[in-house]
Amino acid sequence: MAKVLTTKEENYSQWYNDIVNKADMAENSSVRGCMVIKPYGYAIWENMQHILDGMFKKTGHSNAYFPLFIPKSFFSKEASHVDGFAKECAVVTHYRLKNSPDGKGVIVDETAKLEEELIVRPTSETIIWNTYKNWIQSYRDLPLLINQWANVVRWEMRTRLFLRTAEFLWQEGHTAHATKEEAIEETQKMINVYSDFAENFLGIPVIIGTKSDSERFAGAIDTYCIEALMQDGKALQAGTSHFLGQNFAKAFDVKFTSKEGQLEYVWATSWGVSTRLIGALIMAHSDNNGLVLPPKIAPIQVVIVPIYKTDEEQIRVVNKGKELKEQLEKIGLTVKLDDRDTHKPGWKFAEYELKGIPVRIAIGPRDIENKTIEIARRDTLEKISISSENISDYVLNLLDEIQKNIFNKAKLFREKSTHRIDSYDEFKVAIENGGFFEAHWDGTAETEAKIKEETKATIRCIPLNTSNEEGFCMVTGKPSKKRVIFARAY
RNA sequence: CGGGGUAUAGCGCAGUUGGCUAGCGUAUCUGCUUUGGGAGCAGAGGGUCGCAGGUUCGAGUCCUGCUACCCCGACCA
Repeated sequence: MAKVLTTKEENYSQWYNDIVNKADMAENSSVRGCMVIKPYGYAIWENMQHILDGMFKKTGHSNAYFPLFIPKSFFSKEASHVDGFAKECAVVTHYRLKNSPDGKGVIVDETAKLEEELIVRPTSETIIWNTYKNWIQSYRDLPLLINQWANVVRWEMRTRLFLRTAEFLWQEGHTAHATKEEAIEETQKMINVYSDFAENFLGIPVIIGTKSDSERFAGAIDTYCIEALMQDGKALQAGTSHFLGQNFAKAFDVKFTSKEGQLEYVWATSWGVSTRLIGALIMAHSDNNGLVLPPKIAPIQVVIVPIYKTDEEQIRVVNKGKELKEQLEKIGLTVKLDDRDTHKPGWKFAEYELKGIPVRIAIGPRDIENKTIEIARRDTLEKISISSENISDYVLNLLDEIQKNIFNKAKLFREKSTHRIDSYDEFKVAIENGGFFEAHWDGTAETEAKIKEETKATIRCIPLNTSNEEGFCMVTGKPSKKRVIFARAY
């Protein structure tokens, strides 16, 4: 087979770029830092949206839409929030263009300056809480459980397709609650939804935890996150859920009258996942033959490739393919029959491997003679010939097995790459090979900064579901209540 | 914003001390043969050589300025 991909071993970043490109998911646009998501990549995003949206609805949330532009003054209302985003905001200053005097194109009309500049949203807390002020008066208005699917802009210095782009797509949930307990419960509920989604649909094992002070979302009291490990040993934050306390309620003066008749500030949460998950999906599972998609997220689950020589064979084989497609669609699968005569079977095999389609079925004249089909699975690249009778159940089981296998493989990799470590000297050496490191930390920002400075590793999270094993900070020797996860991160 | 690099066909690249009609691979189109792992042969189309100046009989090649992109740092979901 002709080599079209850089291998992971040769150059991991190039391998990633090659997959995005060859699987036809996205490309760089002529706008600096902004990508074009191509149909196949967008179809993956649509599947993610569909599944997540169902999960949000099931947990009582409704969708709404808030403006792309946010008045500059809104941003200064919550101090730490400004600090967090000020350095990466796109700002709209004018609202009109005019013809250039030299006749060459258009220029900004300086007379059309905005009274107040507008910020292209890097996230929507401010505009949303400004709006919630009008929506919330009484405890009867709570909880308010809203989600929006939107694009946001963060003016990044260096960008990579899906992982970090100036504009990206995401969903952001923004909820308002009467009590602190209820808001914390919501924050945790949503990080669990994300974890469920990542593990059971994307097949990516994640660690749920909270962020340290320095990694926390600008304006949050607590940031919960799910952290995943990529195949190069680097960590990737796959989703976050924030307990915002009353910070935004106070900044935007959102109060409600409680059952007891008291005027109180509202408690808030926000949570989001982005198109970055597509990057996670690629880096968690794919191999040197291309993308590997878990069946539950794959835009096409089964592809059928007819093989023939003569016109007569073509008709017979394609008809058989159509029959098979209908049969599989009847049990709810998404199936593509590639009956294009413009490409050869070998070309198609390679193509669908690059695109990560979980199951490929080939039917040729020999199969029709023998009443068989050839079935190949993408995760293991195994190919077997089976009877064409009753294949629905076989395919259904196979997809299920592939889904599980992809997850298990990723989980095994993570287990192999997770190390308990107590010596900072050993840590400095071991971090070079990547992976998660469970280590004791004294809880101070200074120690965290020192580690980051010296090793480029950061605290990915303080995991929730682990035992509170006491110990001593690997750097300072001061007491520590539990181990935290260190890694180099995307 | 610092340091380095690149800019020639859709994509990837070559182009010598300045030289005549700017080339190769791949992709595209046509035809024939092919089709169970990215087919072969024959032919065809496709270029303001990043932009603007300059030197020269002559510039893809030399000089000056600009712009864009890539890599490495600081910053980040």
